[in-house]
Amino acid sequence: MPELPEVETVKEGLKKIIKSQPVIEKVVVRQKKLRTNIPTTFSRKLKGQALVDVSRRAKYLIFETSDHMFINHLGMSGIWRMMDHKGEVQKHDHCLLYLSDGRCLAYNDPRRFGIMEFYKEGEANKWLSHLGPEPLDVKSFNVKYLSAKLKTRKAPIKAAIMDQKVVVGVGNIYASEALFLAGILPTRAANEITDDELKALINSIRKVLKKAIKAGGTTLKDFRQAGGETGYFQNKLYVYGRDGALCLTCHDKIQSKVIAGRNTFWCSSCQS
DNA sequence: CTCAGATCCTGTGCGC
DNA sequence: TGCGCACAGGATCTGA
Repeated sequence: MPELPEVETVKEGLKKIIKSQPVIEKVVVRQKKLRTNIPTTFSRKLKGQALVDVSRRAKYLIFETSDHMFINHLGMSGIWRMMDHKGEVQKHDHCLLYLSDGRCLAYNDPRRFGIMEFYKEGEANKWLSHLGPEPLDVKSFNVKYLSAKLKTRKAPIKAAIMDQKVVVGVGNIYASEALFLAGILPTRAANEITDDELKALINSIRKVLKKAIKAGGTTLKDFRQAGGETGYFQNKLYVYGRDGALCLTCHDKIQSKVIAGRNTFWCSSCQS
């Protein structure tokens, strides 16, 4: 479900919700089996802690409390829902944080591909250690870096930009969209893309991610902001999910094909 | 190192 | 309406 713009949107929503730094009065773990188990100490350690801040790295949310930090990945179907203490617990609400201001944050994740684990700042972390640069960071994500990284990659460029070791945050929707904007066919070998094309690709990735953040993310089905709102970038997609429909730029027919296990969309006239 | 495919899960939508 | 199957915003692991 969530790529960088969606996680960024959730983070901003959560930041507003916890601005007063409420204390976590009670933690309820209803289903600990996610992609990895929620630690057995989760409730005990977080009880009584003030919820100080939420930040984002790649597609991970990082929660900071008085004495601890924990990370959360939304997997394919994770959402945070805000309710009050008397709000109805819903199916697939795996973890609930009851706050001192009368509100409650519920982590809901039907497919359970999400992650909820403690994190220690400065220590090597299984999930965060091997991540590539943030796409919006101009300093680390540039042509020089990317061409060196892709030099030995024969896999399709689309698969390469979805590899979180190459660059983080780009998932299946925005990979297709960015390649369309850059005019590059998703099937081309990553190591055969010229530096000029990589420059266009980098710019396109930034452009589409920024626009999607402004639009509050893309809601195809599940995605919700922390306040329950849908995103609306789905109305601005050029190619994703539009196979058989007409290209909005040239009116040629949008193509699709599975690349590296994921459905991929492009326009054969606009991309080469 | 690189890469394709299987894998973890539930829900939905489609064809029959 | 019901059933089975394919597929879905991710990312890791396996084996070639």
